[in-house]
Amino acid sequence: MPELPEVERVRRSLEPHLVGSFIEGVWVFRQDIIEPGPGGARTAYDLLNGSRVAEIRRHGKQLAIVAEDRRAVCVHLGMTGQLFVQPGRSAINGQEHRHAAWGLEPAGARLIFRDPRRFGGLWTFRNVRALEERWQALGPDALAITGVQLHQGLHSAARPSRRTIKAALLDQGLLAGVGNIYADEALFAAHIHPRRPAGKLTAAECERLADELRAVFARALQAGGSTLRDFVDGDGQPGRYGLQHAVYGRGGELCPNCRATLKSITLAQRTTVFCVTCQPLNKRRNRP
DNA sequence: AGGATAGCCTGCGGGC
DNA sequence: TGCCCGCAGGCTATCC
Repeated sequence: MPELPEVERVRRSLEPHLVGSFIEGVWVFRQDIIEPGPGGARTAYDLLNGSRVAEIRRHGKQLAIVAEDRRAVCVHLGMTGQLFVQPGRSAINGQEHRHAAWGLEPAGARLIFRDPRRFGGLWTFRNVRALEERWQALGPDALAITGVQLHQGLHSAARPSRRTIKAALLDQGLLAGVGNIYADEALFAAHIHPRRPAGKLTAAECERLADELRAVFARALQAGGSTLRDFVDGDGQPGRYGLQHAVYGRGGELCPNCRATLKSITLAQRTTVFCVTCQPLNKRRNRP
């Protein structure tokens, strides 16, 4: 399930294939995966046909292919989305949940968007400024989040936020890029109980949490991201970080720190795994 | 209005 | 062996 490190991995692996390439030919096998931005439509033109790719951007979990003439397509991988390059000018069909494809020239290759569960999709923008406005609704990108930014985000409301820190971390409007896997991993590494009220985290705790978010993202990127089932990068390669998860998916197993049994609960409609000993609800006890 | 909840969608694995 | 059910979760819409 692509979160920030996986999406960044896709961005980096696609860059050499896409930047400078011309898009000649667009295939769409499911119209309903495309959502037109303001003034846009679902045409091949909106999907960058006839343009030259200038850059691939990312904010949080969202990718965008930006053309030299400022047209842009935002790609959302959702849960099971894949965006990858298939070499050769092969025939394209909509089998195996391949919903859209682009022809890349002069290399002669196909960029393919595949998404079995269709939680993902494509957003088209005739001017990249409309995309930037959309991205302004998201919080700061989590890859470079600072403790001060995190503290400000959690305390920006008039009253201190009562929701849990786990729910807050998953809120893309507050912080862009964190999903269920890395929320649990960072909270564990920062020794913060997932049920702590977000508005009551101290500046020092926010600093620690921001440090661990950046650290866990850096380690995941190094390993090529987490692949649980579907994730592949732009070259079709899976990631290896899943093997290093300390708590995610390990409910009932032993805590790698203290050997206590990891607890699995449901929080903000998400399975949440943590260590009751290393992540005390009362922050004054058992501080590392 | 902030926060919780339902629904979208497919594949897979456990249980019988 | 095969079927059914539960579960995985990013995001939007809707409700309270």
